[in-house]
Amino acid sequence: MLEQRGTLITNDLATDWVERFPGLARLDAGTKALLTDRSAIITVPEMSMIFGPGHSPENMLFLLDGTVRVQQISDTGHEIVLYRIYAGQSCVLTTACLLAYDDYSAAGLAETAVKAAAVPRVVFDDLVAQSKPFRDFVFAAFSKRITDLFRMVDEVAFQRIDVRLAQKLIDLSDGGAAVQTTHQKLSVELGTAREVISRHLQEFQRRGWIEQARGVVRFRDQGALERLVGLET
Amino acid sequence: MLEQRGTLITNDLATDWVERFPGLARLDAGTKALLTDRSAIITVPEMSMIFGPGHSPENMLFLLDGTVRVQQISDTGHEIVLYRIYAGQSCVLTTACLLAYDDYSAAGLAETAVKAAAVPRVVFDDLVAQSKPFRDFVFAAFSKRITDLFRMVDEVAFQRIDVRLAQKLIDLSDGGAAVQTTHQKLSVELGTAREVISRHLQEFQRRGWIEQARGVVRFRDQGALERLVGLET
DNA sequence: TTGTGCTTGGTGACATTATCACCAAAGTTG
DNA sequence: CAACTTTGGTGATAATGTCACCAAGCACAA
Repeated sequence: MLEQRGTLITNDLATDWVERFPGLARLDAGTKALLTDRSAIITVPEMSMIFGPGHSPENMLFLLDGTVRVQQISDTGHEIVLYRIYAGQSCVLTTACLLAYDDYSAAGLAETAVKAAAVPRVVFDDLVAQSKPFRDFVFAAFSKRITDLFRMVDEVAFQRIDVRLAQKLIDLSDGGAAVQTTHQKLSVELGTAREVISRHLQEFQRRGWIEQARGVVRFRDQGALERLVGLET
Repeated sequence: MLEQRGTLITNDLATDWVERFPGLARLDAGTKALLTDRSAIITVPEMSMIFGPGHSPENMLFLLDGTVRVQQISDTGHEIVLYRIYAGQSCVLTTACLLAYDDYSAAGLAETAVKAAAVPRVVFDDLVAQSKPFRDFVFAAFSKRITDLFRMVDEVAFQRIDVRLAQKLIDLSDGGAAVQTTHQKLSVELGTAREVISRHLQEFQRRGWIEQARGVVRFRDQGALERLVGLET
């Protein structure tokens, strides 16, 4: 599936991509060889759907570059971002999950152009059987995902929207002083309504914490946002 | 940890418990022997904490009898039930997760008296390496848990409380005509406030769908509750 | 028995968030 | 330029959460 939409690359990346994964560095040489020999480097264009309803992937992906946004579209039309997968992480679990219960309506979207190593499921299974470090990598990924989802349930259920919004702005800024996004996109991030985002951003602006322009939120007092988040955690 | 609080049992259960797990029936004889030889049957009294903050378990549990409620206590004092583990399922993932990130505040509570097979982590790792059916069992458990958590995020974020309440009442009734619980407990199930539960149950009662007594909700028109749930899904 | 304290549930006032129905300004495309 | 889309603003109302407090039912000890 994916391969048909991606483009095959044949450079040295094909042999050394394993080294880029902190979690895979401890693999023994044979296992690394198996991974590199039996995987293909693919690229996926920005905005395309990597997995989703009616679109089960054949391979487990290890992200080399770019980010994948995993998000849910409920039957009522509501959307919410569940999490992101960054370079150095793998889609394995999401892939596996949606494969097992494919009536399900979460989707993985390439948020940027994505470069990834595609590992067939059979190879994945062999690796889990053979290599303890690989097992550790996989279980650590599962564990982190599940605890993160626990946290997410808690936040959605109990955290105030203004706190979650401030947190999200800080996260999305990635250390920078501005976030390029729309109110609509922010509402999907938090699973709320655009109007709610607009009103809270207005309040942040009124307090001098941010500045707004069309499609941009610029920090003017990041400390204040951090304090708002900090107070509640 | 657990062993000290549980009581060791030495009957035939120790040799044949694996057969009770639909997911484990396909294991080959050797693997089954490894499981039964290296595990101990334990019992845990009702209401006790099986795992939780400051209480990492040493073993992976396979539930033979009873149910475990996994629930979260947020720092603001809010509580929400994440899921339950029933006989025939394992705590493996939750155990593994909270082991990896043990600063975390979810807890597993024995909702009834619990009988379980305790499998040491080393044995668990061996089994994953050796047996493909065992791997399938573990990954299927992870997958189901993650897709369930996806669903839970969606429901908490977007579903109306009355629908979720009706659904929860039906779930908890387990086919019966009544649910023995308090408004307070129902509010923890859904992660909302007791007052909200009280008001919605009053409305259900006013419509003749249920009857209330102290600590009991009795169905008078289960079909109506099911229709309420059905309309939104 | 009574008194005391705890659990369970009820209620009103108010705050927060969601929903709906619009509108207006800024960009985009023909 | 005109038509259209995207982005954001606003008011009214509904749903849910929070807080403060009360009352009835129950447990249990003096």
